[in-house]
Amino acid sequence: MSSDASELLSIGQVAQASGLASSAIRYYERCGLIPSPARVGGKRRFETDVLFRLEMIQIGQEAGFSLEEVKTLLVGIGGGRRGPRALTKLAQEKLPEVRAGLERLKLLERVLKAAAECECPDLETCAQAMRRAGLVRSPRLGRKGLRRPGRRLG
Amino acid sequence: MSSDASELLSIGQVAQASGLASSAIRYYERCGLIPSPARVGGKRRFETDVLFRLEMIQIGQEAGFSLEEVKTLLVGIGGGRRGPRALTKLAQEKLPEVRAGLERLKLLERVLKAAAECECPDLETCAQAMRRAGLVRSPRLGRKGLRRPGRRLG
DNA sequence: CTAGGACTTGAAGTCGACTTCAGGTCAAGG
DNA sequence: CCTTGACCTGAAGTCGACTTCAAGTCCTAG
Repeated sequence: MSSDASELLSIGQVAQASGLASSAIRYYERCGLIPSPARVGGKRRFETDVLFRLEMIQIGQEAGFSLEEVKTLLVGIGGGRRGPRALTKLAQEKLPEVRAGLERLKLLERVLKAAAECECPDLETCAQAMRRAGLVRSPRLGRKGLRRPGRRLG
Repeated sequence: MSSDASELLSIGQVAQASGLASSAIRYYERCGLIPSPARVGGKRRFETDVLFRLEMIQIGQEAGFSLEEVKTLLVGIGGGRRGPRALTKLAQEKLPEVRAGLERLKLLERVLKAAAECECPDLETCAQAMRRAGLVRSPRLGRKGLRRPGRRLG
């Protein structure tokens, strides 16, 4: 009565519009990244705002966040009734991480530029040049470096 | 005779210096990301330049490249005898990808900043605001979007 | 000689992010 | 009515990047 069914999207339409596979959308639902939509005759009917959410998921993911991280980012968006302040806070918490990612990529860009222009006869010379340029750290053989134990990327 | 053994590193030392687990280093060797080092009494003895290589692997990986991609980048470095020109070319080919990654992250940064300052009462309003700001694309429901089929980010 | 620690190998296990599969449901069209 | 196509569910499979395990080797110290 209140809202028109023509505003609601099938999973196929959402898949088409977002560029994701339907299986991925169902998976995101299971993981709680998008709210479980209403069913009509057993089939999902999505409100259009799910597309915005999916776009956020894709951006966050391509930027190197895990789905779990993206999820913590998204709980702020329309997740609770507590208004946009929750998102505000989370976004502020995430910004440093994003900026760290940016720094890593900028470093890689500089390294690649250096490599692209490099005239070094061998690897060791090249490494030394990059160390002099501050692009890579010098190896410290004697010290116990900060080991990140559960290092999972990928 | 020619080179001093004190210049060569055990896998433990390499692990320590690089911050990687020995198992990861062996894995990289199996995958061809680092050359298979000489063995002394069955044990690996690495030349110090492997550290530079490992650093490159870590940078590339944290920047979002798969090991396979990092590998294509690294074949240029000290891989062949053909001098640094191979690397030059590869680095130049990779730069656009890195820059695309940078753009994505910058987009995420802008989205997060917008979200952090957002006063929107609900998700749809927020989505509209971001669309107006050009931060996210408008959904095109009727068109067949460019579907990337084998989308694996991991 | 024996024990210890660092290392070796190959095989198997894990984790995230999905995809694929098998078997069933629903609504529309002929 | 029956078929077709889009959709449903739960379970299992896959892929990359490792880690963990089991069983064995090498070198040094006591």
